[in-house]
Amino acid sequence: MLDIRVIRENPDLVKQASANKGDPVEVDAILELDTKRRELISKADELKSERNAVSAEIPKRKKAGEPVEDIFKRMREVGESITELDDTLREIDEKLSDLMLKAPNIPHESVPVGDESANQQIREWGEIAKPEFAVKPHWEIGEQLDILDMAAGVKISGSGFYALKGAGARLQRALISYMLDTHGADGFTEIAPPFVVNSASMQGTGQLPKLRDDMYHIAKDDLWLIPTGEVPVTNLHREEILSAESLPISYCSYTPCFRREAGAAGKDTRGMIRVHQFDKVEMVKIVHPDTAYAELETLVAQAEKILQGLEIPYRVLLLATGDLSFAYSKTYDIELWSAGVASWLEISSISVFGDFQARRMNTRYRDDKGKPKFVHTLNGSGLALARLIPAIMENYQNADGTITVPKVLQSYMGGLTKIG
RNA sequence: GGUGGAGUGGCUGAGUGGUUGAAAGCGGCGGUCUUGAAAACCGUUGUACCUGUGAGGGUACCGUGGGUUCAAAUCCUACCUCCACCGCCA
Repeated sequence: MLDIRVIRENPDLVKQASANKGDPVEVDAILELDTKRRELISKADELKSERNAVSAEIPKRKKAGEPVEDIFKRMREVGESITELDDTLREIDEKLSDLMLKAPNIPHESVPVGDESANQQIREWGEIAKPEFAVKPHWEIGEQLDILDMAAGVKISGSGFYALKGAGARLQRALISYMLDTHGADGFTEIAPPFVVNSASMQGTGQLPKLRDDMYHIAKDDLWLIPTGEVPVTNLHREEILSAESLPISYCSYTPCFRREAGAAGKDTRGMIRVHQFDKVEMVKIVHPDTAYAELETLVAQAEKILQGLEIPYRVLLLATGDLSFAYSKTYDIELWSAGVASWLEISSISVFGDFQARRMNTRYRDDKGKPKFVHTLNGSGLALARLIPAIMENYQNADGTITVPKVLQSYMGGLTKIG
């Protein structure tokens, strides 16, 4: 959520910044409601003040044996006016908070303005191999080796689900362990959170109200399947005031992710690339505002470390304003080369939110004067398994149709060096 | 799922419907004393919003929402959470 004071003081800046994101904030409507709201509060507070003063008089009058009926009559009217004002205020508040919750975060000044084509490549790592043979896409080699079963997913659940089998399933488990161990060694605390969360959590990290249709909802219990580990892990500190010394907090977490991918049918959907359920290791940081943008760089480096360990070439992009998602103020994407589909695939998205999520979650820390201030939050995939496994199947594919197990994973796979 | 009990400030814990933002204790912070520390003593110690350049003034908040009343931490109601016991269960 944006700070309403920023909108009051710099309405044009907010208009421009949100327009750059392609998701304009309704600044004028917000300001109008904000003015109305403050008027109502002032009026209601005045009446409440009067009521409180009179209420203090009543017991004195009673003691003195003076009549109180006339006061009761007047106060009943005052009470009715208060109720009326409060009712109107509640309506205004609801409208205002709806607009505020739907207003996107504004991009950081270092973010290039423009659409996708304005994304900047920051760096590239590793050599893209040029094998002598035709690399099979992961869904082909996976079926051939009987480690990936797309048809099973369709039968059991429907389109957009898959099953890993044998060495494929074990490869995923090895990757999860490898990633969590790497992050853990670098000071990230491992979290095993709930995979089903309430609406307050979804609102806290920014999925609700706007992304309602992208998520699976359990109507009977009003609970949501998490679209990313970011949701439960960041919400660990919802409604909390943290000590300044406890910052930065670094978490890593393995979770499945559930996404309806409404409207995405038919769009580069082959194999595991765009599915309704996939596994991911997520990194979350809760930091002091002063360090947020430096932390973003270290978080990107942490994700890169995984790919470097796996020796898979990648590139890092700085996303332009038009490609930035709702809650982010700055995002780096890490993409790796998929030989099977001959294109770059996003495997990680590392973002800083500023105080956007902290405001929604009411997560604060105490500054050196002891006053509560909003923390800043970040997160990044470290990494998404449903993209990483295909990348391994393709980058580590051999001419004879086998797949070499990356060195760092071999110990996690009981010494297995080759699948097939 | 059933029955019973309970939810008050950082913590423990008082609170007859009317100066109760809320006793007391602990903790925290500041000070006196001390070479230093401890102890003792004194003072101080919530959050958010509205208003004001500021000093300040005002309002709200005792699990959450609704209700009764001139007035609610206190009464009614629904829900949530926790504890105990019973049932079920990986």
